[in-house]
Parts: sequence; C-alpha cells; structure tokens
Amino acid sequence: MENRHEFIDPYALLRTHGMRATPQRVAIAGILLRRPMHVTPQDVYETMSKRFPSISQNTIYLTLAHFEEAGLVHRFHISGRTVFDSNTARHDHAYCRHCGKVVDLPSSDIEKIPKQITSWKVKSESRIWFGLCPACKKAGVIPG
Amino acid sequence: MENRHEFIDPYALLRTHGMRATPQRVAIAGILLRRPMHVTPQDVYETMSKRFPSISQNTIYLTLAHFEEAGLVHRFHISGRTVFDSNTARHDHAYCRHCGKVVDLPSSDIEKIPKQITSWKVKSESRIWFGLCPACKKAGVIPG
DNA sequence: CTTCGTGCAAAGTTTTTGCATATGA
DNA sequence: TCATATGCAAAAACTTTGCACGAAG
Repeated sequence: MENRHEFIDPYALLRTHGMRATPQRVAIAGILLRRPMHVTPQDVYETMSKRFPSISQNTIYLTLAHFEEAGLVHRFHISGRTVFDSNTARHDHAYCRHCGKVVDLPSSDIEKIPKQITSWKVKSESRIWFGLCPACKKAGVIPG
Repeated sequence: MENRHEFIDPYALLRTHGMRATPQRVAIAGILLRRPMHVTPQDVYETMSKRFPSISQNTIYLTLAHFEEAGLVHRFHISGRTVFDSNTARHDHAYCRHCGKVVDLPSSDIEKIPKQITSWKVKSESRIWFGLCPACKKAGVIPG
C-alpha cells in the first residue's frame, strides 16, 4: 500500500484515512499490505474466511471499494477479472494466460497522448503484456 | 473483419474459414463486418434478437468464440467487459469511462519487451487510455 | 448516541455447460 | 447422411442491493 514495503500499522493507516478500524478491515488491510500485491475480491474473501468464517462478500466488496476511494489501492482488470493492486504507483503489468500470475513492470516511457484523443480528458493509461510465465512456458502449456 | 472496409460476403467469408454458414452466423458476421467494430456479446445478442427472436446466448458465445479462433475477430477486455473487435491489426484503444465508447488508436511504438519478462513467452500486448470522450467531457460528467 | 460497518439473503449480470433437436454441406 | 449448430434450460461465477443488527468513535 502506497508502495511502502516496511511495516505499517493497518489500524493507524485506516484511521489516518478516515476509515473506521474494524477487525475485518484491519485484517483486509493486512492482506493488502503484503505481497503478493495483486488480489481478486475472491482471493480476499477466501483468505478472510479462514479468520472470519461468517464474513460476507458484501463486506469484502464494500471494503475494497472504500480502500480504492481512499487511494490505498488501485483497481484494474485483466482478462475479465477484477484485480486490486496495492502498488499505487504508475506501472505496467505482465499477465500469465495460463496460471493468472501478475507481475509489476516499470511503466513504459511516458509518451504523449495520441493525437486522436487530444480532445478527450485522459485520466489514466494501462499497458499489459500477455504470455506465459517461465513456469508455464517450461511446462509446455498451450493456453487458449 | 480483417481490416477490410469494403464489402465482404459474410457467407463466403465463413466458408473460406471452414465454418458452416448458418443464417445466424451470416447475420453475426454481418454485424461484425461493419462499424462500430467493438461489440460485447450482449450487444450482439440484442441486435440478433430482433431478427432471430429465439436465438440463444449459447449461440452468440459459441459463434464469437469460433470467429475468434478463426482469427476473424479479437477478444479483449476493458473495465471488466468482454469486447470483440473486428479490427485484428495490432492497435491501441481509448475507452470512455462514462459512456463506454471505444476508439481505435494506432499502436504505440513497438518497444522491446521489458527485461523483467524476457524469460516469458510473450504473446501479445495491450494498451488502453482511459478518460472521458469529448461528449462526456463537455457534459461535465464526473465518472467513478 | 449516532453513524457507519457487517452479515444475511436475495437478485442481477455475464458466461458456461449439457443435451435433444434441427440443419448445412 | 452425419458432423455440427442451435435452442432451451439450468448452473456457475461474480457483483450488487436492501435491510436490520451491531459496533466504533
């Protein structure tokens, strides 16, 4: 979160962003504070269910949306899946078509906005490389 | 389809790609042959339903998958939606966060594959610019 | 005490699957 | 004829919504 890899107290982080620090949120923040930094809502739900067996999907989605709004995570989409990324700095991604692994890459050189959309209000840009990660490549997997 | 803007006989196109030319497929090919070139499965379903009231989602999905496999269209994802693109040449996209409009852009300069993924088998790359199209920008819309 | 978060349950979307019938080549 | 497409129906996966209770501040 916020690209800090050192320890951050989830409770304090929530409070400084004006969010109530419930046990569920502290736990979700704890997940997002560590690597891997790319999780789907389902990933979070499964992890959280171990510690909070009665937690609801609703709580996961609402909490992730709050975190996003507070700027603590970024939401993006790869291959139809929603992914939350605790690395909020501008960067590109590589995505393994077989195992779904996501890897951060430095952002491409900033290029000027294409002339076709100079009349747009451009907010962001995303670049994704698709392929097979070394493990899946080695396994000879032939993805769809 | 195949970046041809001139008229192409959907029937012949299907046959030359080894696909049976059913009325449904001919009609779907007809949709994809014209602009706008970006459609979701739901778009296709709604359009097709007018002419084939009993057509099923199943047929839409299977047909689009066949077209994709034949190389007649490309499938990609923007903001969590599946989009089929009849422009199969390499290119980038701009996406309006408010109205969902998709615009083709020339592809970015081909850059060398990032060194972090030189051990991957890279298959493709996608770049999307997000923002507000001129109409939505003018309307003062403030998207999420 | 008051607001906000949570759990529960239901519904909405999108996509996939299974199978019997229909049809193009 | 016969492999393949289609329609129908159900299921699966993901996400959103509404509401009453409970907990944080």
